[in-house]
Amino acid sequence: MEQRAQRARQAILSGPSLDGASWHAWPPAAEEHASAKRVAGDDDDMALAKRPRSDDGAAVVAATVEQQQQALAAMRELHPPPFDQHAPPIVLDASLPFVLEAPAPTPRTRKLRPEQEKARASFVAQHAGQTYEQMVLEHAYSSDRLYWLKEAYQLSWRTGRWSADEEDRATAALDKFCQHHQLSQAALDELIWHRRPDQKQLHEELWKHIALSVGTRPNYAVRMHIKSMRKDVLRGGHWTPEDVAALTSAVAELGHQWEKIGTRLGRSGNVCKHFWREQIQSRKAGPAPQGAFHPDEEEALRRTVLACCAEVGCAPDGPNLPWTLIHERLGPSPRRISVLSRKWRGMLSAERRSSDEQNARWYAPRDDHILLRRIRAQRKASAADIEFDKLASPDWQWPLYVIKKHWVVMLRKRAPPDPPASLDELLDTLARRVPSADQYKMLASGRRPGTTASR
DNA sequence: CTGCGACAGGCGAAGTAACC
DNA sequence: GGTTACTTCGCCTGTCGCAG
Repeated sequence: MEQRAQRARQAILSGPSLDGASWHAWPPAAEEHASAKRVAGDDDDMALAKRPRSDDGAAVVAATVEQQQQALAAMRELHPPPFDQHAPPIVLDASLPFVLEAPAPTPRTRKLRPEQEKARASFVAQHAGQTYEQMVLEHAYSSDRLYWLKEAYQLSWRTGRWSADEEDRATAALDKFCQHHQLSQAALDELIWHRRPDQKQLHEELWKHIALSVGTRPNYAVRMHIKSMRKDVLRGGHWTPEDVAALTSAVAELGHQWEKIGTRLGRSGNVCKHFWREQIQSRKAGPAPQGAFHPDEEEALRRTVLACCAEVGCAPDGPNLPWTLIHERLGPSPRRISVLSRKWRGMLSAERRSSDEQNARWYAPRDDHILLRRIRAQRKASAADIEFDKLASPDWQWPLYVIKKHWVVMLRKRAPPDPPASLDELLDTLARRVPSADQYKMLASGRRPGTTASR
């Protein structure tokens, strides 16, 4: 059971792009679905026995099964069976639905009030025995509830930027939903932004349908993304003085109702809020210094970050630093919060590199070869598949942009005009063309000769 | 003079927490 | 369930200093 759960989580994390052929067979035939359910149930008698069960549990289960069958029938109508009936089984559904093991206690990162703790425990208990799909994909739980489930059942899903594949599936699902319900784009916007009371069910069905079609993100994340996608179509880009004036007057009139302000300005609420905070509010105290950080400024930043972190009890090299507080404490004309945050990460990174016997600067002969070896170790079919964010490690920690930049430079300088078809051949060619250390002159600054970067 | 590395700035997407 | 606040990160561009 645990292996199946692991496989399922892996499938969620790696996403359908790793197994595109089988993915497109979604949804499964009802028989497979039902049989998977039965198997999951058989496997998990022990887990089921541990679960709290109400007196009329059997009736509830029967009603739930009936509801699920109805939902499945509706879903099958929306997603007709795949054209190729001989397609390989779906990775996700070969493992799902599964009944999760009893939750392992994990350290909580935040304290809840007693009534919140009670609500959390009850919410988590209600979901015992449910499938990953039911917990993550079908319901639009808001972030706090989703966090409770994630913590209690060790759930995981894809985060970060949406891949083109995910975007395509979301768009296709939206189109399909509109076709199925004969909705125009305007009607769809109406449903998304200003649904009528009688559209509640349709509204839920919409997000469920898209989340199941995307498959790799929680219903809630899907909802947020689709909304931002459709809203940002309105307008983005450069802020003119007129835009800034309009924003200022809108904030004066509406306060921090960013959704309304965004609607008025034709931009997303998030963008208006961010621009306001970064560009206008943070500069009330005066013009921010431009250009490189002065050593005194770096020292002041270091002192302030350490003091504020000690005050609120967080690690200065950890996540979620109190930047608003740091920004406030830094004095009359600080730089913008995003600049300070990025500068601090850069300082930490440079510090780690210099203390770990790693070059403070990229040393082409050695670091180029290390980069090539690490890319090769990923065993990708093409350069487009390289996962640059997974190349760094504690003993070779370069910022992502540095790694990407050196890859691009290497390609430009060393790749043949007609690059070979396979990534392996390209890597071979590059490795032959990157000179050895002896052929290079030592870089003038920042390098420590004789370090042992075997990686 | 040119190429390159480093890094700040601009803009925006996304995740998490908290609140209503 | 919906919104806001806060934080982090990605991508692109421009600028500056240094070495060849």
